[in-house]
Amino acid sequence: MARKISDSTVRRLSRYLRRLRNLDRQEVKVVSSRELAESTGTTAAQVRKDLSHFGSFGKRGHGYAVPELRVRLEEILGLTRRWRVAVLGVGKIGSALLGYGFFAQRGFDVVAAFDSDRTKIGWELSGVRVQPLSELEPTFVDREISIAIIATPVEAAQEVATRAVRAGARAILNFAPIKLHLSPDVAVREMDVTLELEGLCYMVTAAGSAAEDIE
Amino acid sequence: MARKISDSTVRRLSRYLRRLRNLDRQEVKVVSSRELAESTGTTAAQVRKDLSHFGSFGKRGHGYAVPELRVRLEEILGLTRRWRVAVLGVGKIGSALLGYGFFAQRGFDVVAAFDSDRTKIGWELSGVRVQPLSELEPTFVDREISIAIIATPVEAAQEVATRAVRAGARAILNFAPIKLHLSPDVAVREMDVTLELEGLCYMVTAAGSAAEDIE
DNA sequence: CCATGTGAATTGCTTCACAGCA
DNA sequence: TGCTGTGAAGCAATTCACATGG
Repeated sequence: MARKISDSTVRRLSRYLRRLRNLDRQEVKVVSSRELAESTGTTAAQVRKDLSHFGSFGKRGHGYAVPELRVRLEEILGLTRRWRVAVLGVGKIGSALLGYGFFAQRGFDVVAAFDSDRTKIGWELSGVRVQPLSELEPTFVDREISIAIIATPVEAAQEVATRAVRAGARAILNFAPIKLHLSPDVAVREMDVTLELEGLCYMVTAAGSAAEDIE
Repeated sequence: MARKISDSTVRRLSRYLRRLRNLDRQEVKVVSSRELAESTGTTAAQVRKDLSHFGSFGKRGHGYAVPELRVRLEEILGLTRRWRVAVLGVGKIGSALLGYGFFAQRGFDVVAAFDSDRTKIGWELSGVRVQPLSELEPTFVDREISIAIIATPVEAAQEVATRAVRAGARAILNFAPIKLHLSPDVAVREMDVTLELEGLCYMVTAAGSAAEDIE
């Protein structure tokens, strides 16, 4: 299991899990690689290959047992424990995230929120008190926070990320539109709505000009 | 230029553009592939290869002229026009998006918002009036909306997406945790915070067990 | 008989290394 | 000389096709 698993494989595993949780709730007992592929946007061979990196969980001629595969994927992804998360920056995105009740269901406990704006400090959003950024380091240590969600303006993002990592964060989810420079052993994922919208524009535009080529 | 450009290339182009806009604002005139790579998280060779798919924009021995390259990338990505966008679902995420002032700066005009909740209808958020879902089709046609942002609960996502496409949407940005089934000529991108967090958990967990292997 | 699991074949992406040009 | 542009090489990911076993 020491083999390097690619980012795209991990993304697919997470999608399989999302689907398996639904099937499990509907009490579906068995699923085939073909069905799982169909409902996650990939191919049956890809599903089997992805899973085969971690063992063989299916029954030949039959399919995969939904609850078992679900648990195995949760183990693989590291979701059999709870994770403590802090939100850095309580603007539009930050407060939307604090109000998003699904995190707790999925094993993520938002246990702290920070902002530099004095008027916001002391607010309580969804049971989390907004603290000043000066309290970042002791709070990360005390509450053993391992994931920081960066939702600050872009100017502040690099600094708060660096501080979060120094205070013990092992992973960063970055909503600010900037490439963060951090030690390579810190896991980073970027979420940028504008970037995704631009990707859509390219696809629509390119599809249009490809059509012209045919005429 | 008819060659198929991969999704990861398009993502990188968008990151280059993000950086170029910053450099341009700071009145930096020239940038090398190495500098662009450094500030977007890739390699110099990758930058040059990506750009070479569309022409040759640099001066050998010198670098790329920032304003020119910026404009070329905007043309390539289809950002020299404005795009009309609708937000479907005005919950936490939907209203955060409506309040996000950067869209207009980047060429995206949010011209409509819809919700099924009667108490929300008629609200005005950032100058956009919330309409009932029954008005989706005529509004998409009238206002020539080409991009729909799905921010509904997961149960409603497939239906509103299908309706948006039938009413003329060419692209979908999907915040609901579900794979949408739509005609293959519709561009779709998914944004799922939980999926990204799970990816981070895998990376942190896998890094930990890899370290054990070495001991 | 049916769907998994998996080497082999293929496709596609990234990196290399250097020719070409300001 | 310095950095771009680009074929060729190398590597990684996906798809194929079939042996395997419930």
